[in-house]
Amino acid sequence: MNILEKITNELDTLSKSERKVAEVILSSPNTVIHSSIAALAKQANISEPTVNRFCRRLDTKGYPDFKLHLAQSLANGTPYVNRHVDENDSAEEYTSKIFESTMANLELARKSLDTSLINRSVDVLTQANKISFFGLGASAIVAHDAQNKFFRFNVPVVYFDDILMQRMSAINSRQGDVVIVISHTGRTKSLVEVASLAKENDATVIGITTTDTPLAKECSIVLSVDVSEDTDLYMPMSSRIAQLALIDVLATGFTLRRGSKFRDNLKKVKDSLRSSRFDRKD
Amino acid sequence: MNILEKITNELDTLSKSERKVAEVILSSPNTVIHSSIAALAKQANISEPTVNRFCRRLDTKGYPDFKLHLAQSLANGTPYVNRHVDENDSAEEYTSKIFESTMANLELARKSLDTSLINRSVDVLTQANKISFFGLGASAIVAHDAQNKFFRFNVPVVYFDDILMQRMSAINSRQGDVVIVISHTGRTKSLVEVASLAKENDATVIGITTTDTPLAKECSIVLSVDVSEDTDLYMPMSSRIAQLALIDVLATGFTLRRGSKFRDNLKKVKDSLRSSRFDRKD
DNA sequence: CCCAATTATGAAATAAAATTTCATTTTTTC
DNA sequence: GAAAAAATGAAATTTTATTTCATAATTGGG
Repeated sequence: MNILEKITNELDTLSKSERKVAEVILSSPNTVIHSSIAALAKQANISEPTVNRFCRRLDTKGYPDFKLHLAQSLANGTPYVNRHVDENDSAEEYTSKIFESTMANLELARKSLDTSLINRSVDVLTQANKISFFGLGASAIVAHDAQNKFFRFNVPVVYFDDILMQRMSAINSRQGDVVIVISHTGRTKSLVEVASLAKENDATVIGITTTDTPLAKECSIVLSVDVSEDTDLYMPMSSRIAQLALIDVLATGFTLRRGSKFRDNLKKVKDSLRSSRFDRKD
Repeated sequence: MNILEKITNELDTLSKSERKVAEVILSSPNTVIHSSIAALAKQANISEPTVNRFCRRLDTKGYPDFKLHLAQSLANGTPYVNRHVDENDSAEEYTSKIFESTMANLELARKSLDTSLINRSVDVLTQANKISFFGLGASAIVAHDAQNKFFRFNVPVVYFDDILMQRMSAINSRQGDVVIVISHTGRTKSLVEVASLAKENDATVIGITTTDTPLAKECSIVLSVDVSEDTDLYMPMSSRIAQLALIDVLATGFTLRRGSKFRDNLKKVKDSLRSSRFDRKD
């Protein structure tokens, strides 16, 4: 997709002159999108037809079309490479990489979401007698965050990051209760069991997990958050951020559904925090 | 910045014919980036010079330059509008808006970060005898997450989301200890006090907060995460996500600094979780 | 409501940019 | 080391964009 990566990949299938073009482009892509084919040819010390052939080799229709692709690749904040953190990266480099891959994964996650299921989930949540959030490990944070958000809505909401409490809570659930189970892998045994228990007790079980996992099978509604988690460093990163964004979406849907009177209540909760803060001078 | 928004904004400063051009572009921007000026003129039933004048009115150099801007605006997944969630938004709409503004804020946050301070923070963290993470409310989640991450590194790490425990822990800190205090507003009284206490006891205090806040003043190192939080709905959203990304950055810096032997240890922690999971079939 | 003055618009001419053609050079292969 | 294949660029051609300028539409003052 990204044309700069593509250039990098195909660098060795290019001829000598074409490689010169590639190098000029890679070294200052931002200049190139404002150059004519003649200017670029001159910069690379080759002829205009060579630039044209170069563009076609990259599956674009010609030079103007190539510039369009290049412009799009550059549009996403910083451009190319990205990918994985490398052993020798500077602070600057790994910071950029982490932020960029997080953003890319949010984009991916958004695409994988089914908004009609979000709608149904919001339906179910607004009708709920009680809402429970369960997660373990990194997903515990997401459950914790969800509790913080939904707590403000003045609905009965609980959160557990402890297997036993989750189990007990699931066993005590009943019709009208909503249980949200969060797990990136969807394979954590105890969570799958908890989901299954809650379902047996007629609670509506919403899973925030990856498609086609054991957990997904136990859920009434599956909100699938597919991200390409970089597990090289053995820590879940992007997945929990995508999950948090999804919690934001559910919470937002919830407030919108409840209408404007309800939102006044949120303001009250917020105002009640004021006295614990230092005033702003501005 | 986004040219589609700009067109929408300037719609009423345009002449009748120019507005026709605008409408064609807004209705199918993806077609336009592959059209010549002649094709677009025909589509809008106006002449080529009008298209050209339209482009210039939008502060572009001409039609090709306009197409470049348009292509860039379209590159970011979905195009235009964005901004704030509206009362009448569909699930589709508010989902997109939340994800988009989260991504935009990550971008903002990355720009506001000072990587040399990240470097210094990583220095300090790798040398630490003990690391403590303190946060309240939404930031408690971030502290919680940080503990999860740093716990794997086999360093003494604690996390408290309780004012009293934070206080006690701060009082008991000493030289060589690192205290990370997380607060988006930087104005939560008790956290500012905790930071101050920790500093008095010779701990290194790293603040993850907004620039120029009472909390920032008490810290040895301030990692400022500036996001334009939409507080309309009275819930912190993007700020905590930017903070989490920053935690990822610190954790990554930490593992990189500790070298490859150290990373084997991470793998062990990860493997130890395996038996609690269902196997993947693939 | 009509007549300048202003502004908007498009036809045609011009200019700029990109592409094609084709002859020449370079590289490869046997 | 010569023939074939591939790469390259000069020049011609084509496509695309821009400018110029004459005409048409619109506006505001009387």
